[in-house]
This record gives sequence, structure tokens and C-alpha cells, in this order.
Amino acid sequence: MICVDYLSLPDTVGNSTESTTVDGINLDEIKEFARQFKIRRLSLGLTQTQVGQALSATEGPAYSQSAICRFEKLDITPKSAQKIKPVLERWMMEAEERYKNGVDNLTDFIGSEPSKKRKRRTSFTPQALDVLNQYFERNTHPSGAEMTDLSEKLNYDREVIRVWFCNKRQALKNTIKKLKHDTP
Amino acid sequence: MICVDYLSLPDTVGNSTESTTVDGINLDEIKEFARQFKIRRLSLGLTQTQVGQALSATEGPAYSQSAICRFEKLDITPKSAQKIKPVLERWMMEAEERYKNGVDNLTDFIGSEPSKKRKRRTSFTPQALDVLNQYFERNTHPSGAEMTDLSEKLNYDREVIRVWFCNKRQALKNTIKKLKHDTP
DNA sequence: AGCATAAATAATAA
DNA sequence: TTATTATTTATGCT
Repeated sequence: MICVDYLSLPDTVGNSTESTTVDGINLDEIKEFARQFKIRRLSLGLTQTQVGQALSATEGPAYSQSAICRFEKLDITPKSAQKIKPVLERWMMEAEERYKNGVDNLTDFIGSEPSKKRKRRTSFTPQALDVLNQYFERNTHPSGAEMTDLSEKLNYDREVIRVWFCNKRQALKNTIKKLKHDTP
Repeated sequence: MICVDYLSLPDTVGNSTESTTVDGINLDEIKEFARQFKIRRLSLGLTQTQVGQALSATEGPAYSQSAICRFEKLDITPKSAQKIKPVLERWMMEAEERYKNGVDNLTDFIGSEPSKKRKRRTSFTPQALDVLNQYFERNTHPSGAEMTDLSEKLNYDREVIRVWFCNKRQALKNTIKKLKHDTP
């Protein structure tokens, strides 16, 4: 792959009023767009992965997280950059538009994975333990919010819940280690 | 530590013209500043680590990457937030000022390590991977001495070995999670 | 151009 | 705070 190092071009072009172009492609413009794109993406709180998945979900060409990564760094040929730019531009425009109408609207557009935090009834009595174990099977690392949620639902101190998960993870680790050990 | 959950406070305060305050501290203001601070930091292309290091380098109180992280998430007491806010505000102001005068000026301010190019991705030989995997089967947490030993034996940088074990443990965990998921 | 995974960054535990 | 884990980004392959 022939790749012009246009990221390293000086920021200040003092030699003329002309833009830096290659094959009729305005590199300065693309460079600036890439920079702005990243800032806008982060402002929306989105990851490259999310953008990639969203682009794959909607019509138009699909791009992976790797593609987004390479575009932002302009680690691609000018021709490729020129091709992907309008796609990202259009997508970002819509994402920002939806963001104004509320985060839910954006989330919807992203096609997100909001279901990842689903919780069940929980706790320490035999019933509670049942619930905790089931939760652990789905997610060994609940977030702070998830644990607070659990503690309230089960009427146990939050710290108790946190410790339970710590111990459970430890136990899992030990079990695995032992299993691997016992079968040489 | 008593920590008011002011992150969850409603964005729209419709009940009065007063701001949400605790101990005379304007929480809404701090919350908004934290949000903006993150965006501004990212706009300058800075990491939490860099900001932390820069703050440690200059006069005034020193804050670690963790501190920056917690401030941005407001995972601190209102009192702490109130204390760190002006420090960050002042610092960010100067950083942006210098950024206008060129990235080098900012870099200089950051006290950076500009030569800190990303490390080249290490490529392990099949033989080395064999040894590492065998070792991992017996012990997922080799001691410092053991890792030094391995690095010398395999002729790889010790840090590379350490990271390999980190990633390997991660992979193991993910695999287990997925396996449990796929077999209900 | 995408997969697998190494490395960097952010978050959390200790 | 420092140490470690979790998450995100970047890169060697092909």
C-alpha cells in the first residue's frame, strides 16, 4: 500500500493559497475533518466500535472499528479517505441531530446493546443466593449501579453484595486453576 | 466516605431558580464543568494520564490519573470536587492558550515525552508462544522473578512478557464467560 | 478491509 | 496512593 504521510504535513501552509492536493483530493480538508470527527464522536460519548457497528447496521457501506480507527488516523490512502469521508459525515450529522432529541433517540440510532444490564431478582437467603448465582453466570463484574440496585432489591448492605461478587470471582478463578492443575 | 449521588440529579431543575447545592457548593456547576473538562481535554488530544503528570510537574497540588478519572466521573465528594475544580480550570485555560500558539507550545507545557511513539507490536514466535502457554497452564500469575526468568529465556523484553500474561488472563476470563453463556 | 490480539487508556481494587 | 483489571484503540497479518 502506498500511503502518503499527510498527517505530518505542517499545520501552517505558508507557501500559497492553494490547498495540498493529491490526485485532485484535498488532503487538508480531509485531515481537518478526521480531527473534528474524532472530537464529535467523543463528545457524543461514542466509541469507534459503536460507530462501526452502527454503520454496519444501517444502509450504505459498512465499516469496522478498524476502519474508523484508520480513518481517524488517516492511515489509509487518500482515495480511501475520500470515499469514506462523506459516509461518516452524513452519519455523524444524523447522530448529532438525534442526540439533540435526547440520548435515547441516539441510542436507538446506534442500535446499541442496552439490554446488557438486565437484572433479575436477587440475594443471600437460599432464594437470594439463587438469584446472585444466576447473575454471576451472566455477568461476573456488575457495575456499581448494578450492585446498588441488587443491594436494594435484596435488602442487603451494598458492601455485602460487592464482597460476595469478589469472593465469587476468586472462587471461580481457584476452581479453574485447580481444574487445570489436576489434569496435566 | 459520605458521597452524595449528585451525578444522578436531574438535568432540568424546574422547581426554582436556585441551583442544587450541598454545603454551599453548587453541584450543577461542578457537574457541567466536569463534562466540559472532558470534552476540552479530548479536543486537545490529551489523556487523563498526561493531565495528571502535567499537574504533578507544575506547582500547586498534584493529581494522579486516577484523580482526573474520578473527577470527570464525579466519583468524589462535593468538597473534593470543589477543591480540585479551580486547579483544573486554571490548568485547562493555560493549556488551551498554549495550544493556540502551536502544538509544540502545548507539548512543552505538558512536560511531555514527545518521543513516546507507540511501541511496535511484538510478534511472538510459535516456540515462544508454546513456552508461554505451557507456563500459563501451570501458573497464571508468575512472580516478578519468574517473569524475568522467562523474558531472559525467550529473549523478549520483560514488559512484553508481563503484558502478555495480562492479556492472557483477560482472554481466559472472556472465554469462560462466553462458554458459560453458550451453555444454558 | 476485517480478524485477532497487542498495547494504551480508563476505571476500579487494594 | 499504587497495583490491577476492564475497556478502547491500534496494528500485523493476509
